[in-house]
Amino acid sequence: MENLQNKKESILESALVLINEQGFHGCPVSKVAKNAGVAAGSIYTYFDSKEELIMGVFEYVSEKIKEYVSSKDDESMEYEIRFFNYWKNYTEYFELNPAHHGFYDQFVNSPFHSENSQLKPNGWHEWANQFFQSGIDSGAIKYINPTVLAILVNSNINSVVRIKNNFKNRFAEKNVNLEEISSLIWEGIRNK
Amino acid sequence: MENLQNKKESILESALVLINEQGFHGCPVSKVAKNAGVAAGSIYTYFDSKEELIMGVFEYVSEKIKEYVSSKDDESMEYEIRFFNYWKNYTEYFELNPAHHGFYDQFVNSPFHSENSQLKPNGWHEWANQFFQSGIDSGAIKYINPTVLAILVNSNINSVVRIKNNFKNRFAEKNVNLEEISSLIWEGIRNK
DNA sequence: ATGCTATGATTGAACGTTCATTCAGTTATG
DNA sequence: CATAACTGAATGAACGTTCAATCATAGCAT
Repeated sequence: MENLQNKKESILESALVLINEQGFHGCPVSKVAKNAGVAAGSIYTYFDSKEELIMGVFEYVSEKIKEYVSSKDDESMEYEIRFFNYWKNYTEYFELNPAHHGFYDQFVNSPFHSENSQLKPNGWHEWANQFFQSGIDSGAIKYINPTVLAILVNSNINSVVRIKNNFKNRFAEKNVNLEEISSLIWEGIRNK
Repeated sequence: MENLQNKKESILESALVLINEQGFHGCPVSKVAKNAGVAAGSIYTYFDSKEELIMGVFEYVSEKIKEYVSSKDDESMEYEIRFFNYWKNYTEYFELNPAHHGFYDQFVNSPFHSENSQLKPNGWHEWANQFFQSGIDSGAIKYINPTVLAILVNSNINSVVRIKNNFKNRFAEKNVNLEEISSLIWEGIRNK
C-alpha cells in the first residue's frame, strides 16, 4: 500500500519536473514513465489519461502548499503577524521546491486552469480564501473580496520568487529589498 | 509587399488566438494555417519552424505593446503622472486585446521565455527598463534595479487584468477598487 | 514450511492517430 | 517568361493509449 503511494508520487514528481523544465508540450508520457522508473503503461493504473495526470499534479502541489503554509499558521496570533508569516512561508515553500513553483506558475496561467480545474474544489485555495476572510472578519483588513485578495497577494509572492530564482547571482546587490514588498501590500490592504 | 505583411500577421494572430484558447500543446500548425486562411506549407515561407513562429508571436505582441504604451507616454510630464499613465495604458492595451494578454501570460511563465528568448533584444522590455530608469534618474523613484521594477509593476498589472477578465460578471460589486493597486505600488516605489 | 491459486500490479511492444515538416506541382506577379 | 509565393498530399517521427503476457503477493491447504 505504501509502495503504491510512493509510485504514484514518483510519477507525479517526474511529470512536475519535466513540465517545469520543458513545458506541457515537452513532457511525453514515455519520458514521465522513464524518469519515474516505471513502464509507460503503469501510469494508466493511476491516471485515466495524460490530462488527468496533469490535473493530478496540480492537486498534488496545491495540497503540499496547503500543508506547509497552514501548518505554520498560528490562529492565536495577531492578524498582522499571521499575514507576514503567510508571506514568508509561501515564499519559503517555493524556494525549497523550485520545480513546484515553475509548474504552478505555468499551470495557473494556462487554459488547463481556466477550463477544467477551477470548478473542482481546491484545498489550498479554500484555505487561502478562509485565511483572508478571517482577516476581514477580525477587522484587521479592509473588505475586499477574499478571492481577489488571494490572487493579488499570491501573484506578488510568485513574482518575488520568480525574480529570486531568475536573477539569483546576477545582481544581488543594490536591488530592491524584496522583503519590503510584503509591507507595501500590507499597507495597501490593512484597515487604517 | 503589404499583402505579405498581412499574411504574416494573420498567421501570427491565428497562432496567438489558438495558444490563448488551447495552450501551446493545442495549436498544431495545421490549425494555425486553417484559421489564418493559408496552406500549412505557407507558414514555412515566413517561419523556419513552429518554435520560431511562437517566438515570432512573442516579438509581435511585445512590439504592439510597446507601440501602444510608448505612443501614449509624454516625457515632458511629471514622472508621477507618467507612471499612472503607464499603468492605465498597459492595462488598457490588454483589455482591448484579451487574446494578447492570454498569450503573454502563458509565454512569460513558460520555458520558452527563460531559455531562448530572454537573450534576444526585446524592444518593449528595453523601453520599460528605460521608462523606470528615467524615473530613478529624475529622482522620482527610489533606486531599484529597473528590470526588477518592471517585472514587479508589470506582473501586478497582469494580475489586475486577469482578475478583470476572469471575474467580469461574477462579483463586480464590493470588490477592491482595482485602480487603487496602482497607488499602492506607487507609494512603495516613490522617493519620499 | 511448501506448494497452489487467485488477484492485481507491471511491463513494453504494438496500434492508430496526430503532428511538424517537405516538396513537386500550380498559380500569381511584374 | 522568370521569379517567387503558394498549395496540400505525402512522409516519417513521435505521441497517447491499449493489451496480452509476465510477475509479485497473499491466502489457503497440505
